[in-house]
Amino acid sequence: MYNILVVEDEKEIAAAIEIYLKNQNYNVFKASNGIEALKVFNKEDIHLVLMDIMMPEMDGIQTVMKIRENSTVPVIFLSAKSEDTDKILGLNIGADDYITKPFNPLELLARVNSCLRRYTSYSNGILPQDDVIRIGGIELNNITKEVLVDGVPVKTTPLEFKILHLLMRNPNRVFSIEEIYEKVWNEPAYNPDTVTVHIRRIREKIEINPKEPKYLKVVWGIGYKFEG
Amino acid sequence: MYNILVVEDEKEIAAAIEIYLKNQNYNVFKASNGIEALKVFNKEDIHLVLMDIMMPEMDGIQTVMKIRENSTVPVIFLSAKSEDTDKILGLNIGADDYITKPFNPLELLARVNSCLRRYTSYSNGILPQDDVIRIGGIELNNITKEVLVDGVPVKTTPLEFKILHLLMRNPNRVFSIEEIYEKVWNEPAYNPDTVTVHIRRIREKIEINPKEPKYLKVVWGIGYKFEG
DNA sequence: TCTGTTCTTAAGAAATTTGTAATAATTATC
DNA sequence: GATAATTATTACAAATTTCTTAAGAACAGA
Repeated sequence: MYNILVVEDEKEIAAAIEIYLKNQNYNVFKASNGIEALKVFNKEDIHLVLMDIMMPEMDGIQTVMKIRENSTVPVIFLSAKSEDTDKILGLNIGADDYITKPFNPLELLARVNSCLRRYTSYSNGILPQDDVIRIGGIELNNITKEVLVDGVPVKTTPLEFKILHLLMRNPNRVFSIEEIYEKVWNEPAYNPDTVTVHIRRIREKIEINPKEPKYLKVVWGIGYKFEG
Repeated sequence: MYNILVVEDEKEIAAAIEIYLKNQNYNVFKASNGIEALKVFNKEDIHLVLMDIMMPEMDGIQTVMKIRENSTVPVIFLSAKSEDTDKILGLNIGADDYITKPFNPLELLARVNSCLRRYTSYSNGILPQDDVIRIGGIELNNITKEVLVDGVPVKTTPLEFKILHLLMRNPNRVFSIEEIYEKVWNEPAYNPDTVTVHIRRIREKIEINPKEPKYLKVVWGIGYKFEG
């Protein structure tokens, strides 16, 4: 059972899409703007996003760029504009397909099916983008969920892996404790200690001398970063 | 450097496409009909196929069906017909995208790039030969459905075999319990216990010491993998 | 239908991970 | 140097995930 997030501000269209998708046994989540979409996306395990381009506040392309910061979920754009430039813009930020309104519901379904098929078949469901990150002596493999320190495998817990992945995907960027909490736990931060403790545990595993970390550094009063 | 096969009977269009693709540093192979296309495809290591639908003799859809018999190479259809039914037909036999003529060359390139981006993990889009897989002391024969452990045949049930096959085809890749369920049973997962129990039974058959598995390892909180 | 095999379900045990809270150490500011 | 704020460390309790076992349901072949 696949979860599809429909981001569309026009209620009627959203409702229509929902009906078609539910008929095909897809789970549907709805959002009427970009901010809402990000919230749902971070909370649920979404397999595909249907995204309207024209929306109030944060538009579809901005929203997809946000999503792309830490996900390679397939995205299909919906738009009333049919100019080629828009299409290209959409595809180059990592959209997987593009449908112009008004659209034939059967075509919509066919494209959704086609898109999901690509991502679930055995051989090609893997996206190369950030599957393997190597910075300094640390290598993180998102497929095998392995972390190598100078070539030596190190066991990490799921949360440790997620935190390390977040930081290594954005080397040198400083994340506040709250930011880490929100991105990794997908819920509002309330106890900074939790993150601190996990950071310490990660350091113990990847740093030669955890007291003087070479990679996972603190930026006083601001947060943590992975230096690379 | 990617190899793209352009199958198009109209010489002018083929030539135009060739120019665009070569500009982007793609290798281009051309074929003007389905039979020719299959010959080139079998000979060269093709990474993507641009296929015209309307062609003399064997049409584009038939050709792709032939290709699909032993390859999952990405295919983008080109067509003068813009009726929705054709689009759907194209997508459902395993095409990855669909462009109607006349098309904007930039859009064509954007779609080619988008399509290739996801296929780079297996360079030629062809499923790795998986008739016989040998990893460590375990040999799995997909034709005779036999499993050898250090040369000694071991009886496995159909489901056990499928699970083992999935994991061994993707050594070191971690599959979540749900993923295993969906891929092996071909239906949405609902009871993780089932998978767990099968994993245990497989371990009993292939591991020297099932309590400390050498091959079929758990990645805590994430899933299982076949280590090799 | 009978029989033997395979598969699913369930429940408790075991193992591992995660959160908490108390205390120590460090850094910045005055 | 004293003080306040921030981060580090530690140990243990709680929560979560996986393992194991066994019973019976479903299935296939004779």
